[in-house]
Amino acid sequence: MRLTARSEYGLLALIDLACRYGGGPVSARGVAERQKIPPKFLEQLFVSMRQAGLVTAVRGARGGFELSRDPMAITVLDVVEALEGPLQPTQCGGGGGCERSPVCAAGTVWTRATEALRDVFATTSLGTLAGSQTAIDSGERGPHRTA
Amino acid sequence: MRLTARSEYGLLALIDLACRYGGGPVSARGVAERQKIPPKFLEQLFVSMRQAGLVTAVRGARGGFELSRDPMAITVLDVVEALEGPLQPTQCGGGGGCERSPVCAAGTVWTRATEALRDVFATTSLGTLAGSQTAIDSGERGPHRTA
DNA sequence: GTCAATCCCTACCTATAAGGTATGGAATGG
DNA sequence: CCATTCCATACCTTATAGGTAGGGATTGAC
Repeated sequence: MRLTARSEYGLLALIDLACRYGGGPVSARGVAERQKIPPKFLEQLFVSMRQAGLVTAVRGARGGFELSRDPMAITVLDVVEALEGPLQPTQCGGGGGCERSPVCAAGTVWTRATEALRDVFATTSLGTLAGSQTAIDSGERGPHRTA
Repeated sequence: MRLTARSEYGLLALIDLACRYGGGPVSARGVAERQKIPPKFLEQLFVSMRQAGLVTAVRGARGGFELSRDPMAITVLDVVEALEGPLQPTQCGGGGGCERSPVCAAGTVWTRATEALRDVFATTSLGTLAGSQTAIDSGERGPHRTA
């Protein structure tokens, strides 16, 4: 399995949206600047996340993106799977099943690993993360301010 | 983070060794045939695992590899880290710390994910897996059966 | 009606790596 | 001495990550 920059950037972007939830569309360009994500790359990520139903796009001037449902109802798992595809740790541990053996002891490890990862991701919502981020930003004496 | 064929093959190989623990060196060629791993590729993996202190090599005819300590004292984490390097999920979640912010909410997710994965890997030993595999091979009554 | 901002789409590029293969050497048992 | 085995190095091929480029289509503001 792999977690790439797509997930990392995508999660940052959606936390950014979550912090602004309810305040109208947020432009991708703004997100890119605040989160220091290459703008054109972020656009691609938003396409995937829109197709996955996580965000809604508003076209035209003053347009942008907003979360398509409550931040508490979007999990990190949603984000990761939207950006990386289904979560599976190795060829063997996946649902495909390796042709090596009907059941192999190694496969059980990979399966349990996936489940553990899935559990962490599925039990963490954007709402919670947005709350943490806001707390961090207001307590830390840094320039990383989220209005 | 990434789990590649190296871990998958390497774990299969060490389970193979664990099943034969105490019976003298086992040739890489034999392991490759039984586990259906490209032989020369497996050799490379054994180099990494020897350097990590997991296996001991016996050179010359009738030589081979054996686990350098009890199978119960070698965990999947040992194997994975020997073959893939330190377990870390993303650039941000690592010890390096991203320059994005002193602390970011996203980073805590990646860190918790790594910990979850590490926990699964660290609590699973080759001895246990060898036992499961033996049970599977001898009648499909292993403790970790998948339907 | 124009214009700038914004999302949308397709194509392309480049460096890295995964996943091997090939060749030859060095040790060792029979 | 010689087949077997590990050891070391170098090389290859393909896929992918991580972008960049260049334009369209929509819309709000003026």
